[in-house]
Amino acid sequence: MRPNDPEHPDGTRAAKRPTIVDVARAAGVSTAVVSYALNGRPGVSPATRARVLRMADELGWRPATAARSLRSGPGAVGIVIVHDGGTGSRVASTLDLVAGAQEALGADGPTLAVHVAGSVDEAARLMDSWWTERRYAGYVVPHTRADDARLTTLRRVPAPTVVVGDVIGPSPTTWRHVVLDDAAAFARVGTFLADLGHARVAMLTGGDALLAPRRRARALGAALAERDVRFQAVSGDTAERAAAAVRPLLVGPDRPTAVVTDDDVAAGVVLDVARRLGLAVPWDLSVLAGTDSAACQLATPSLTAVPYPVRELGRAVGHALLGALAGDLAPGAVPPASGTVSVGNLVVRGSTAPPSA
Amino acid sequence: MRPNDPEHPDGTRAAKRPTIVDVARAAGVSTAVVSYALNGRPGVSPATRARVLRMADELGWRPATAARSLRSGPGAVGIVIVHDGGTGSRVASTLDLVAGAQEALGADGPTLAVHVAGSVDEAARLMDSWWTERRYAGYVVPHTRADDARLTTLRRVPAPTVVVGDVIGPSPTTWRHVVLDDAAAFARVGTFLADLGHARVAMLTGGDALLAPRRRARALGAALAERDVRFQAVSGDTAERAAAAVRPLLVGPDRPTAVVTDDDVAAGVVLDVARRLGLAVPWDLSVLAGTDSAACQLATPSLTAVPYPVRELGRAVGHALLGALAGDLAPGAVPPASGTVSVGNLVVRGSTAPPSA
DNA sequence: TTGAAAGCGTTACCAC
DNA sequence: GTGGTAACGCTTTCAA
Repeated sequence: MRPNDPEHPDGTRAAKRPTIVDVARAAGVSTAVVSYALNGRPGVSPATRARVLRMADELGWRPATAARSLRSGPGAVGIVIVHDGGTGSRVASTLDLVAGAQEALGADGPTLAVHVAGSVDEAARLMDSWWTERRYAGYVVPHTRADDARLTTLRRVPAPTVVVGDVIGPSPTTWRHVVLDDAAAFARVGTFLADLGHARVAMLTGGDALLAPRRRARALGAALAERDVRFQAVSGDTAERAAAAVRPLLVGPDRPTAVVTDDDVAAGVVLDVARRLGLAVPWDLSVLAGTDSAACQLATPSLTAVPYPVRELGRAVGHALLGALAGDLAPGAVPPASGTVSVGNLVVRGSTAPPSA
Repeated sequence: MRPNDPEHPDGTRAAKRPTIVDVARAAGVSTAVVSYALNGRPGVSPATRARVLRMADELGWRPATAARSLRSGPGAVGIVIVHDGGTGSRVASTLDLVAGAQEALGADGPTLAVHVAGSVDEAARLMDSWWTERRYAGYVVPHTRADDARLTTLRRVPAPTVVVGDVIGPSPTTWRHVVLDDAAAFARVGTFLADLGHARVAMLTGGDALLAPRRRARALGAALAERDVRFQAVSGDTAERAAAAVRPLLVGPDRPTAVVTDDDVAAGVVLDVARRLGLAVPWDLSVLAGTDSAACQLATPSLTAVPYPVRELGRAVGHALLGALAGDLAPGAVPPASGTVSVGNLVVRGSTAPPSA
């Protein structure tokens, strides 16, 4: 169908959408004046401005995205979610992140468009194409990984970017960073478990690629080491593999008395494995979820968890995005400032207790 | 930043992106020939076509979305997710739907852009604006509701649309429909529970607005009525309200011996309420989730559930979308054909059993 | 088979 | 303050 095809599919005539030319004619001025008036730029008399705005409104004029993009560059920002069937509510939480970012961006800020890719590489490829096609003004990259193809691409193309999470390697000045300060929170988890009297603690993470779980494990391990608590980390990127990784740990006399997981689904897996092994949570085994969610409240027993302020994280992303798009950094200046979102205190529920003697 | 600003933010010079003019010059032909060659249109000699393609590739040319949209209309399709904090993994599953649709659309089909809105009304407003702004070539509308503002909007603007779920009222010929045939599956749930010997069954749905749960409840109720099983439906759109709705049902001697829910989170709520009331699942109470998910497998006990083929649903959406965009319906022809995705057999797990005598 | 040129809707520069 | 007009990159019609 042609862009302005007045031929409505069912044969009726759809009104041709008005352009600034129509508005200009209606207001009896030139298109330049209309453009200035509509964009709130100075150089138009108040009376003319009012008349133009009224006519535009009356005619139902809205700017054509394509035409505006052609002149001024794209207004939307892209975010490509990697949907590779990993464990956890990572994918779902990304939408909360987007909601938060959109909130910070406001109604007339840029809009965030989410796309779904099957792998990091596909995501990187799409982002590359779309940048070359001038489809998006910038990108948001959530859930960074080790050796992340998306970041490799974004080091090559100068797209304004907000990276959510840790980055290995250099960051171009077009990037802004937002990180969740969960290292502090996970250190507190270590103290919490040590205080309860646990002497052997394990952590289950969802695959080796993601960087956030690594940092969490590091922080937890360090805090536990300080208290002379034995610590080990295992990983499994699907529910099945996570179960297979945890099970061997929990048999034998020297087993950990507490398991910390990266996300809610992994915690569910641990609960399941424990139940099958006849270990009573929390008495025989404490379980702690690294990412709180509704599922954590509903688990049996309900799961002690580290809060996950996605919405706030999203708002921080929105603000960082505004900075990235403005490119408000002097050439050759210091690396982009980082936004840090802090995590609150552990939500203690029924899945943690002192180890049984 | 201007669209083709050669000034890279860090001061280096970014290569100006090539246009068809550059390709034309490199290949020694006119832009018209380049356009024809690049779009696989007839009227170009094989030799010229090959040369053009090679040059385009060599220069790293990609079509500018905005310029193409300006002439030929937008290529992308929008889908606005309503993220109002309701129960269930509805939001998350929408991304699976999108992944499935994208799969059916193929790599060079239109891409699906997901946006997040806080309410149905906001979604409708956005879709209206974006249609007028020629931002999207069409829309996908998932999770239809009673009195759905999005559909009201789409009856007014002639946007090619794929509606996923039931529709109350007339459908313009620009619409295509995809429905999940879960009525049949829920009828089978009724038979299943009746066969187990349940005489009183309840269903918990997540709020009254969504149409899918209504149809499910209707199908379940009808199947149970045939077997003289008493049936009642209650609803609650958040975890708290769902719990408040279910609790009163489960006290008293005449309580249902089985509860069917619309989604996994609601089923978790029922498990939780049952536990607090000292009802042992499945012996004192059977619980059945209407939408299967990883959470259903991990619940304690694991939840018997109705499969949810969201990926296939997505593929059907993709195909329907192609039809909608092509507008392949004769003017004034029969209403758009519906695509139906059928649901497999109940996955029986540990949360259902015959009622205790 | 190819080339020239007219749009598409908006913005921004330069005159007046 | 305001009006003309040249871009922006691509598609498509019309001639050659």
